[in-house]
Amino acid sequence: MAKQGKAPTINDVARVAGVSKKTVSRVINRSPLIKQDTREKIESVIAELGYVPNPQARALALRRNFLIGLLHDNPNAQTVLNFQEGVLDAIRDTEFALVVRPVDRHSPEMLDDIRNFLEQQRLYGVLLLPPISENDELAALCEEVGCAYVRMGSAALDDDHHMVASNDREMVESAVDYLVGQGHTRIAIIQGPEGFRSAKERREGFLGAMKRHGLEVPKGYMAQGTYRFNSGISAAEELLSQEPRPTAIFSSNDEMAAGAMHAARARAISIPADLSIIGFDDSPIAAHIWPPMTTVGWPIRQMAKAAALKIVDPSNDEAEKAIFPAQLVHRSSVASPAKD
Amino acid sequence: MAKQGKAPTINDVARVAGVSKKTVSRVINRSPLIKQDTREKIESVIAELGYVPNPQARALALRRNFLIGLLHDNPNAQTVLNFQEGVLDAIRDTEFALVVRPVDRHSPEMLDDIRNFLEQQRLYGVLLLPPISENDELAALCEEVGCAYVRMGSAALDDDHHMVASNDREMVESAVDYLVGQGHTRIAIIQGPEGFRSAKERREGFLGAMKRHGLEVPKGYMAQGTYRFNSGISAAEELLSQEPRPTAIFSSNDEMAAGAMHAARARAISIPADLSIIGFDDSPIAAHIWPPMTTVGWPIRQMAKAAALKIVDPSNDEAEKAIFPAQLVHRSSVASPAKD
DNA sequence: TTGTAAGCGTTATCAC
DNA sequence: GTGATAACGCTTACAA
Repeated sequence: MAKQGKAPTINDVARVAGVSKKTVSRVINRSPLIKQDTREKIESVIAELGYVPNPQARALALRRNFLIGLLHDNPNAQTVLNFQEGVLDAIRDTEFALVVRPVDRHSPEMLDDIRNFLEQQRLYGVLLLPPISENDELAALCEEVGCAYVRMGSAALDDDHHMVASNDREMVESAVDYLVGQGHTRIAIIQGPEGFRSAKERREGFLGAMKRHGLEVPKGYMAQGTYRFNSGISAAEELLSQEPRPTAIFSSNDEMAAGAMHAARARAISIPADLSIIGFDDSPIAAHIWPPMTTVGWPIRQMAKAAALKIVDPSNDEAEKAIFPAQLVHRSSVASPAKD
Repeated sequence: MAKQGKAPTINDVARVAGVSKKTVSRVINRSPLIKQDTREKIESVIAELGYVPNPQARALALRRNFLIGLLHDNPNAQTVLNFQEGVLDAIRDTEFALVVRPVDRHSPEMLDDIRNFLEQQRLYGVLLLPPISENDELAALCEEVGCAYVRMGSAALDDDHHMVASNDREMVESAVDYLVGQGHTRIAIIQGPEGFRSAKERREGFLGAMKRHGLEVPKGYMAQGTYRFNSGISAAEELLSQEPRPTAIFSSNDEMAAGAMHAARARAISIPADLSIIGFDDSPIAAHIWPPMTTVGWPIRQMAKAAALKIVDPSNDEAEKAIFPAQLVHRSSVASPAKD
C-alpha cells in the first residue's frame, strides 16, 4: 500500500509481474481465459503495489463511466434523500459513484437535456424517480442511448429488470378498510396531482375500497392537491366545508395531510376526535407533527438499493426483488367518529 | 445539431475547419493567443457540428474529472437536499456534474476513505458540509491531494476562497433580544451536539445575549440534544421539569424544537401562551408544524451556489460572497409570557 | 499564432 | 492463454 509519489498504473503491475498489460487487464476484468497461476501472481502484485485502476482511463476506453445517475423531479425532498441513501447502500465500497440530476418535467426540452446528459456523461446507468419514471418516452430514450435504467413507481411500469414498485393501491385499500373498521362512513380523499401514476393508484385504491364497502363518495369529498403542504390546506378547507362534513380524510401524501391538519385546527376541528386523517409516505413530518400521523409507509431505501443493484450487480439476490410491500403505520390521527 | 450516428470529435471539428486539433483545443479552453478570425471560424464549425468535448477524454488528459463532490455527514436531511439544489443552481448548463458522498465521521477510516475517493475519482473539487467541514485535517487532506474545496459553516473557518458561512452567533443574539423584548426572562436553551461548531456558535450567541441583558441561565436551563427530533423531546422534558419553569426555549435547530413542542403538548403546556419557542434552520417542519414556528432562517441554497461557484467559476460575482446573513422568521410560536 | 508528436491509462483486435 | 499494437478523445510540451 506504498502510495508514495504517483499512483501505480497498469504498466507498473505488468512490469513487476513480468506480463503484458493486457494480461493484467484481463485479471482486472475477470476474464475466464487466464491461467490460475498467472492470475494469482498478478493479483499478488496488484495487492503489493496497491494498484487501483484509473476510472477515467477506463471510462475513455470503455466509452462508459462508472457513474450511476439519479434523475428526479420529485416534489418531496425526503423521498429523494431516502432514495439517495438507498443507492449509496448499494454502491458503497464499489468503484461506482452517484451523480444526482434534478430535471424539470414541465420543460419542453427535458428529453433533449436528458439525452445530452446521458450521452456526454456516458453514465453506466440511471435511476428514474417518480413522476418522470412514469414517462415511457424517457425509458425508450435510455434504451436508445444504451444507458441501463431502472424505474421506481407505484405500480408495475416495466419488466422486473427495469423497475421497482410498491403496492400503493392495495395499501390504500387497507387504509380505507381500517377507517371503515373504526366506524367511518363519510370518508373524503385529497388526491395527488394529475399525471402522477402514484396519485392514480392511490385514488383507485380509495375508490375501489369505498365501493367494496358500499360507501358513496360524493363529488365534494374528492379534493385535488399538488402533493405540497399548502395544497393540503386548501383541499382540506374545501372538504371541511361540505355538508355533512366528512369524519375522515385519506390524503395521497403526508405533506398534504399535514396541511389538512392545519386547516382543521384553524376551524377548531380536533384530530382525531372530530376528524381522522391518514397520510401516505411515512415521511418525517408524519411522526413529528401533532398528533403523530397514521400513514402508509413504503420502504424507499430498500427499493432504491434494489434498483441500484439491478444496474451495478444484477446477480445479487437483493437485485431480484421488484415489488416492495408498503405498510400501514399506526399512530394517533385516527379514532372512531363521534356519535352524531 | 445533426447528431446522426456518432458524436463528432475534436478531429472532425479540426478537419472541417481546416486547422489542427490543438487549435480547436485552444478555442475550447479559451486560450488568449488565438487570432480572432480562427476562433470565430472554429466556433461556427463547433456550432454547426454540434460538437461537445468528451468529458472522459478531458478527464484522462487533464488528470482531473469534471465532477464536484458533496461530502456530508449531516443529520438534517433537508439541509443536505437544499444544499444539493444550490450546487445544481451553480453547475446547471455546465459540463460539471454533482457527485454525492455521505461519510461517517465516527469511523476511524473516514480520512483514508475520503483520500481514496478523491484520488481515484480525481474530483475537480469538493464541498464540505457541517459538521465534517469543521475538520481541519480534512481540509488539509484536500489541499494535499490537490482537490479544491469549500467549507460551509456557522462561522469563518477558513479564508474567503475556501468557505461560506452564516452569522449564527449574531442571529441567536437577536433571537434572544426578541424574546427579552417580549418580556421573557426565564429563557432556556436546547443545545446541539458536542463537536458541532454550529452548536457552539449558537450556544455562545445565546449565553452572550443573556449576559448582556443581565439575565441568569441556571444549569437546569441548558439541555443537551443531538439535533434530532427525539432528543428535542427529552431535552424539553428536562427543561420543563425545572422550577420555576422557563417561559421560553431557544432550540439549536428546528427538529429539536419540534420535539420540544411535542413534549410541551404532552404536559398540556400550550404554545405560545404558556411557552414560547424559537428554532433554527427554517426547515419545512418549522412551517408545517402547529403552531407555525418562529425560527432563524439561513440561506442554504444561496450559500451552496456560492460555494460551488468558488470552485467552478471563481471569477463570478456570486462566488465572492463568503458571509451570508441569517434572518429571524416570525411565525406563531412566540408570545409574551403569562403574568405570574 | 499555429502545428506536430507524444502522452494520459485503459481496453479491443488480432495475431501467435 | 498471452502479447504487440492500435484505438479512445483530449492536452501538454516543444517546434515552427
